[in-house]
Amino acid sequence: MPELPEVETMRRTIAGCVGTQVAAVERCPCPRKPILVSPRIDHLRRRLVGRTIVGTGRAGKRVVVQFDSDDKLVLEPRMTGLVLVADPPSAEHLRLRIGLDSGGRVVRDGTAASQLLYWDRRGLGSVRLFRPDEFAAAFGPEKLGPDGLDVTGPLLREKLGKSRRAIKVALLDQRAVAGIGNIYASEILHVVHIDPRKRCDRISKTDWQRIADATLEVLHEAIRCEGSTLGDGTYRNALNQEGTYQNLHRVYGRAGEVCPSCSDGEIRQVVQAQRSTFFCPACQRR
DNA sequence: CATATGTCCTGAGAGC
DNA sequence: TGCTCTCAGGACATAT
Repeated sequence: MPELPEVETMRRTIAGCVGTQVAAVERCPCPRKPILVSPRIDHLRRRLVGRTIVGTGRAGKRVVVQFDSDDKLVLEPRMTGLVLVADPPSAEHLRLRIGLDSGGRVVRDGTAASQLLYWDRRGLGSVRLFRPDEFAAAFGPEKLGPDGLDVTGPLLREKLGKSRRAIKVALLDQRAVAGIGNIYASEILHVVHIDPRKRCDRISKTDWQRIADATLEVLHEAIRCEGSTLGDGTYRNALNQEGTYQNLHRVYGRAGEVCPSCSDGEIRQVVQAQRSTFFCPACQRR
């Protein structure tokens, strides 16, 4: 479940790859159904080998690696994918390896960036290379809303103010805001004491502002903690280390516990749009 | 048009 | 113990 904070953490951890050159690109022998890699591996290799990484970025919940050819490699972890520079959690689910030539330079933590790996247990993710026009078409403002770290009250109100959907469901809409996923949607709404089932078109102007403020606050704090590693331990940063924001979760995964805010209610778990939502019925109001 | 639902995939954990 | 079943929620396709 890498969401914005987890993907941003991955991005920051691979920043040391900037300046390195691609020496090899190989699909890893994985006995399972192969993940989506495009273009096909020989074409991908032809377009990447010898190219220099000139930057890293993020498109919502995707890691973007920029090359001197102006091509962009988009790594999309979806549920269980990881972008790594260190050894992966298991060899079994390694999907793609990009060998890097760092020219003897030393990067973050004294680790030479010698490889960029894509690992994915469930294999719902993908690795795709885009030319600039293709990238713009796939991830432009038509497809992806403003980034979660750039959200403002007026922007949220403009995008969602007339929607009849429940606010928690709407916050997961990547065309409205890019990067918020199931964990942080519940967390954000608990901060502002708004019921996740409240309809967007019944949310006041000042509450949109409060939601925007809470979004920034929660996302920045989660990035500071390098994301949330849940009980299954799947999410790791690019050095294969756990995040710590799960320890600060107010409601997510805490059904039955006392509300950390009002100490008056018990955290409830409900299902909205086929996904679990966690909230405090006592202090989050419709 | 807006919104809702089904689909992909694997492994952990529940329940018998 | 060992099996079967359900669930986890990313994005997108299809349905309403």
